[in-house]
Amino acid sequence: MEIPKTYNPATVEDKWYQYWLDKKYFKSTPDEREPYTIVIPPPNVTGVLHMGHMLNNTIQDVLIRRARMQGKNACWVPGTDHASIATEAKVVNLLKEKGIKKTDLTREEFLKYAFEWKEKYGGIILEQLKKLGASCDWDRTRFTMEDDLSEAVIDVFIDLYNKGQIYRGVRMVNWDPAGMTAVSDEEVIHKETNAKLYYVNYKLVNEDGSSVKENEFITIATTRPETILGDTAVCVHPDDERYKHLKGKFAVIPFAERKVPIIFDDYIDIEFGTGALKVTPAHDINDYNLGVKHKLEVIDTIAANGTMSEAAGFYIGEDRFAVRKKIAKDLEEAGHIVKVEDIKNKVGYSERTDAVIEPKLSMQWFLKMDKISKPALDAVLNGEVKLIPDKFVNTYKHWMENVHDWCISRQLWWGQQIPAWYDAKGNFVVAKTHEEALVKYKNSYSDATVTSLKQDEDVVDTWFSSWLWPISVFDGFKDPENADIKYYYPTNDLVTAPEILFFWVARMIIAGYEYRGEKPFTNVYLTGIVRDKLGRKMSKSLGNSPDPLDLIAKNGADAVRMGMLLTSPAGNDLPFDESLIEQGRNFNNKIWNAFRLIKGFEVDENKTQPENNKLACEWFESRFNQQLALINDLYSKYRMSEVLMTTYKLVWDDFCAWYLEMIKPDFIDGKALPIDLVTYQQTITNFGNLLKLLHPFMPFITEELWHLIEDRTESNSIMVAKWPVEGNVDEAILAGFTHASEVIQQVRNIRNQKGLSPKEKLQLMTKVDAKRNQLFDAIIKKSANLSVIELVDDKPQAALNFMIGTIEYFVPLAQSIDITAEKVKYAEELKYLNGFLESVSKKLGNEKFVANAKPEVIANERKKMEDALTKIKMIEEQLASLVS
RNA sequence: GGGAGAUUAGCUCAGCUGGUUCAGAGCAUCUGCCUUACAAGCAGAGGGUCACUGGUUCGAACCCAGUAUCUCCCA
Repeated sequence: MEIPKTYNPATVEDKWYQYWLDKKYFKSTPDEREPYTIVIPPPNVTGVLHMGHMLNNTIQDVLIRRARMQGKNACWVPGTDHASIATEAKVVNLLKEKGIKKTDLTREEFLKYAFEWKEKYGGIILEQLKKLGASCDWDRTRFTMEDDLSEAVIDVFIDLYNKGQIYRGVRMVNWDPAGMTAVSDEEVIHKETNAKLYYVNYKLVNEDGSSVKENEFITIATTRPETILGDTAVCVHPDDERYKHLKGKFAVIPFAERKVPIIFDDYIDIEFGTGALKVTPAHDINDYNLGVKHKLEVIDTIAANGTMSEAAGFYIGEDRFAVRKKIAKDLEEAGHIVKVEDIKNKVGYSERTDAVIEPKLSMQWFLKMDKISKPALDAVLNGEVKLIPDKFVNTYKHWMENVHDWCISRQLWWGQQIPAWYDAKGNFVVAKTHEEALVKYKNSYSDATVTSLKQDEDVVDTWFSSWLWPISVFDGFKDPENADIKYYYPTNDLVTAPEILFFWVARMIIAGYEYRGEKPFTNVYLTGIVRDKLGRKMSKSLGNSPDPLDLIAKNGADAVRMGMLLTSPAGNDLPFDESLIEQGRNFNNKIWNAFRLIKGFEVDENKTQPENNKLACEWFESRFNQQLALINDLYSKYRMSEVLMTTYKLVWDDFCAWYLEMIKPDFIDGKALPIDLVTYQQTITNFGNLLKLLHPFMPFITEELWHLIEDRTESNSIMVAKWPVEGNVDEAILAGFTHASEVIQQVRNIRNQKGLSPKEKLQLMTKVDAKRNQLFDAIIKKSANLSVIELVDDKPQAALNFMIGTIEYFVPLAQSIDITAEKVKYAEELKYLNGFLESVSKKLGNEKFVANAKPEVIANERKKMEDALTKIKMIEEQLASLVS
């Protein structure tokens, strides 16, 4: 049967994936072997595969497949998280299309819709991972909102609350007055807008309210005059000479006639406006922080729907933007306005309603981070948990040393509802169920009249469930002593993006030490971000990301995997280009054709192995072992793209370009001669070993060829084959080959320059007394197509020459020698060598160098000098002979 | 504003504790080839003031200082 010239991935990939599933090769259960475990960074359950996932999961699959081949009990746990904000937004939009408003639903009704939606569309991404070849143990698939995992989240909340680590506090949130909900920072779009900067005079008074001086004012600048009624201080820079005399003085808020202190803080930008800032802690995050620092009063003057609140005292019930115009006019009339400037500033808009975001204070739940994060900081600093690349250790340290308390509540329904229960007065207890809450409540407040409590409306942050992931996927909370958690935990490697080093990784380490007394993983491999050619992050909204499944359909998963990993060292962004995948596809084809060649060999079992085939086999064995050692070392350093490149070159250059060419039988009368059995079998073995090295990167084609190259039993899969063992490296053979390949290249170069056909046999001569390695002469003859390698006493007349090291070679080619050109060439070489000699001599003549440099460095310089002298002598002779 | 990192060939990156014949790889480029596995290929070649300016050193892509540009994180 004719084997097609190109490899067609489409026909093989699904077949082998199903085969692996059927054979349960992905499955892991605890046994006596060493475990190797990875938990997947759970993608958003409603998400679809994007290029970042491809990169991330390919790396995980490479690691897990290699570990499996190394005989470890490899376990890759898949799953998804519930992504509360993203998913809730999607569900809300979907309901809107059906004409249903979230506010019309009860929590239970809403969650029912959400779960229906999750059942229908959720987990698509896991199916997509299968197309990529991901060898996850699918029986272990988990979801952060399934019952057991949710229970763990609630238990941890209660536990931390009881330990005094969780508290309620006020925090500034991005409030969407149109949507009547808080939104995350990611959902706020900042736009540059035209605004007015109002300069407003506030009267200055002493503490007792008496005037400082007749009509003395301080002028503040603001873009939001409607918030004046909520001002509780005026702030200036401590170094600002204009205001130094105001220490201990007060300003009076117009209309409200409230007396507020003048405070001093170097937060202030002296250059902006008048250098005096009105401070409104309720309506600006920076002002809020100033307020906390200086213990200022907080007056919330804007209601949830964006109108002025009772607390404002004026304009009550009117919209904030209408009030802005109104108050400006009123201030003007009252003589408070000094001037009005046009400026540009950035204003946040809600992604969902396009309303201007109102910073708003609200009650939130927090986790104290100072103490609980300490072991996680130490673990990374002392190397117990390694970050790869280690440049992230600094960033991690900086963050962990300046860690803020974690706001864990979200004003959403999709997620684990906070287990806090309130009475009508706002007293609360934290408990798992309503019954428990009532018991606790009665103990705490001894109020027997209360018979029902209301549970907190909010849910916890999604990260508050995913930080437990490495423990909860093994049911380490439900059953802390179960066989899985004891066997698989701590896991080995975590592969994720640097963007979530703090959101997720640091917190998992924290949870690991808090709940298992142990790290959750040993190595954290931080991938880069996949960008487009213009350097932009690939995203759905930009539409600049190719659909990974299209890429797979077009080029095959192996080619895509290889393309992703080719130029992607840890921590470096990956500027993605489809040509990378093309390279992967070409490589697949190269391997496929190597297989075609080998498969086409006719074997003669009676033929004895020729010497040069034996040598070729010996050389390849050494070369393979040498590169295998390098590959293993690169793996240990997580230098994945270098592993791939090393393997790529081993296959393409060493195996295909050199080894196969060495052993490829000659053609006589249009027919290929048969190959001897020993070489054939060794070639099959070599090919199989290369397939093994390739398998983690290219699982499909390697499995296909594993079965095509040899007859194998049905259960003999490369997926579970043993990773090759490092063997002997014969340095002499490697050196002999290096020399030979250089000779061959030079001869080919001469052919190219002189326009000689590769079919035309040439003679090669070298001096009889040259101390050259002759081991590969037969191979040189074959690969350079020589009639003879002749040893001569003197250099031949009219020959082209070249040097490998200090050994001279000649190719007699009287008719095509251009004497003038040769002379120029030699003169140039001589010039360089003399210069080189001079610099080496100077070095060796330098007493300080001889005194300070290491002996081997000096010896090497001496060798360089000697070699240069030898070469100069040879070239001079050559030049002399040209004259004649 | 604070912090971290980067800058080496057209592109993407290696270059370990400063010292191996004037810095390596892959891709791209150029030249010649449809040579009986592969034109998704073969053979060969060209291409770099290691961002800039100083300093340390016998010796600097590598160490130090400054400058410029870029990226990321936090506020």
